[in-house]
Amino acid sequence: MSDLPAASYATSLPFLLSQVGARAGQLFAARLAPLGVSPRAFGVLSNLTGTSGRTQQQLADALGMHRNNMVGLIDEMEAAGWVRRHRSAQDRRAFEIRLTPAGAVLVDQVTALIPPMEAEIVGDLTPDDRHALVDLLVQVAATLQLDPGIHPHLRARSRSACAAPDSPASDSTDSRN
Amino acid sequence: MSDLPAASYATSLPFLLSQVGARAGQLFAARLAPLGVSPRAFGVLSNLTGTSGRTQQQLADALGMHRNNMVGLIDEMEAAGWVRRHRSAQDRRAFEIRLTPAGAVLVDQVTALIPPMEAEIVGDLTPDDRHALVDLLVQVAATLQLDPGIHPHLRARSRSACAAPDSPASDSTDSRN
DNA sequence: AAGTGATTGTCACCTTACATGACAATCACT
DNA sequence: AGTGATTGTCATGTAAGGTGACAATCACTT
Repeated sequence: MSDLPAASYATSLPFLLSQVGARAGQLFAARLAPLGVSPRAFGVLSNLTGTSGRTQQQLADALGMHRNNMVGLIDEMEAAGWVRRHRSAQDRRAFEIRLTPAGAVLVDQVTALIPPMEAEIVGDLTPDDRHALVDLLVQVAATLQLDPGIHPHLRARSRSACAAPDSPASDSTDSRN
Repeated sequence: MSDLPAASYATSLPFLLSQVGARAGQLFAARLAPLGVSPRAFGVLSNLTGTSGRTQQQLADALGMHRNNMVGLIDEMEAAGWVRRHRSAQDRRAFEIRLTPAGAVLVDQVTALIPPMEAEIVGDLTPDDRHALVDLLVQVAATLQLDPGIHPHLRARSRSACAAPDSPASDSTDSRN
């Protein structure tokens, strides 16, 4: 211990962002856990507020996840009483997922948890610094072609998440993750 | 589509950091993949440069991961020819993990990949903005009590990663996740 | 020197989560 | 009516991480 002068990667943006982001994600999940909500469930619920009655397929498309994985997620949320499945009148194959009052309350509860989480992350940063950080992150998010509010982990976990710019066809993927 | 004005969480620091960080992690892994290295393997290799001859337990402690998971990781890296196990003279239970020349070359290769990755993330940001972002992230990392160069995902995945500040004893964890 | 507990590396088992492919029901279109 | 596509669902396989136990070795005591 007390050995190397922190390798160069440790202060690089790719690692730093991944490191801090992973922690922020853990924090996010940990703060939501007492309410019994997973981050991805909250994503669905949040996407449901205001425009209730979207089908599972529409939700899956909006969040960038596969419809198969949406089934179990809706199951849990319906069991928790946050949403309900209603047969669509236009398309009797589809279910309209409607937010229940309890679900709306939950979204409000989670939303109320965000400011304290911000405080935990911001620490001693000045309001100006905080705003600058958010602004810079939004720019980086745009550079990385991220859709606002859509978390990359909802998509395929590690499957061709980022196409290499120079490598021709990196479909080998025999490597780990 | 073209529906809600991006929910408030989407521009919050917890989500934004997690979102951008997840993408950065995917990018990091994707760029390392052509070399056949996983991010965690690189973490071990990087920790080995300069102070070669650390035992698996020391490496596990340094990176915050469990020694059981280190076994397979060292297996892969030894099979790849990046490291070799040597019986420790002081402690014949332990293996000294020594970096091979090929392993040192690999670390250099990965290090050379970082600047292009930075460019992908930085985008059109000015050098001043980039430096400001790194500086702010370092401060946030310190606030979150992150050790430089140690990625949270090497530790327990989502198990009590962040102790709640207000909740007394959240070991219930009967909730999904 | 022998004994006791702790430590190191290893292995086997279990659980979880994700991806894949197939299926019945329904739609859109001919 | 018929054909292909779509929606939700389910069953399967696969990969990764966590847990507990084990032989070998160490550190310490008596």
